[in-house]
Amino acid sequence: MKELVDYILQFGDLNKHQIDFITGKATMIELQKGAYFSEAGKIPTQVGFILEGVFRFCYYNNKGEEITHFFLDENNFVTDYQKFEANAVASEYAQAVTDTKLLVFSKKDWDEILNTVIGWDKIVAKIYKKCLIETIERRSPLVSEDATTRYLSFIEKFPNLVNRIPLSYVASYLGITQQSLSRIRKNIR
Amino acid sequence: MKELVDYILQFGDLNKHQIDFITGKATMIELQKGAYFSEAGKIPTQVGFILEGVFRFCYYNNKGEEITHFFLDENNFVTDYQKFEANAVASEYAQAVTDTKLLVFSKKDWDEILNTVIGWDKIVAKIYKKCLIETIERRSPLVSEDATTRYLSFIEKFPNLVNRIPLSYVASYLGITQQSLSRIRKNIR
DNA sequence: ATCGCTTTTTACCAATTGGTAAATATTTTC
DNA sequence: GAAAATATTTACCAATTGGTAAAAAGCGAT
Repeated sequence: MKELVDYILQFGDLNKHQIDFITGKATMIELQKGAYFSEAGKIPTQVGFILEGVFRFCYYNNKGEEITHFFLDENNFVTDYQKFEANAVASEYAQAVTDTKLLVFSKKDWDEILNTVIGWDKIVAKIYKKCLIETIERRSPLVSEDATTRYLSFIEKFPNLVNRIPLSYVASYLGITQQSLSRIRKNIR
Repeated sequence: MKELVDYILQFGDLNKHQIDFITGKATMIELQKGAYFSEAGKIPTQVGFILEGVFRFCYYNNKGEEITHFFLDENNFVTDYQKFEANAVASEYAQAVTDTKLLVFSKKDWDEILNTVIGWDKIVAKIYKKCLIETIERRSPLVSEDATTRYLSFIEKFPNLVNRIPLSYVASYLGITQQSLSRIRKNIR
């Protein structure tokens, strides 16, 4: 629980009562590698805070290829927040890439926190904004660089991820085939 | 002014007094093609609402190449809002790609609106969030598609932009050279 | 240890994209 | 309108990346 509290308090102040109220709503769950936290076509019913493990968001392009949109690791919220907030169907899958442990909030509890804890909406908005900006900053350089540069900046940005996730996911994140990525790895060493 | 008011009211309700207060702070300015609205290394001092014309945000990568990050056209706010909000130096240039006409708010006036008009902060947050999400949705497909597909989806998403902006900007937006884009255009017709 | 399954590597060749340079078209300026 | 500046197209060849297929390596279950 400490991880969650520390994370939240980076974005705003809350008193002990408020913190207890929030953490009282959280449930610890575990998901096995490959399991989906939320799925495209379904309305996300939970927000999760990652304690252990890695998730990826992925979708399918018009050729039917599976594209990894981004990765999330420890101390991040995992959800399509826009869709969760609006009770709308998600367009992407959130899949556990490793065995994972997380704290989850149901939509009902989350709304109750929003209606109870003054300032919670602002904290959530800040967190969400930060996540969006990070996504842009991580994805944008991928457009204008060659594949080797993209891979190098990937392992720079996610040094603790590269050994935990399949090469094929990294390749689809970088927009190349896994064969190309394998070749790039070989050339680097 | 009507364009600005219509745009704002999409995101929340305001009464006539509030609207007058906000529009009273706006100044109309014109920028010539090529002029910068804000520059990397400088603290953005204004927010602008585009009435006419197109802007692009661009930066330089580590090879010194100029990369067009995204385009903005009519009825959008032009600013690095995160940096504007925080009085921090911008990391990108906001450049007029055509002659442009816009309504601008100074930082001082903008803060005054925030402190005066109840609900303005929420409207701004919504607008900003929408812009961030749009940026992600437009940029993400650029990573995993080939150059022709990227160009086709660009002209689909920005049908009214393609004839107004130089090919070289589009090329750097798509992450290819202008020669490649020229060749792609030729193959398409 | 062995089998079956998945992941990663390698190889071959085709297709795409980049680099450089020059030719053509278009726009600006006087 | 002519000259200058800028933007776009074309061409050539090199480098990168993709497609397909097969081999090798890693992993889990029995």
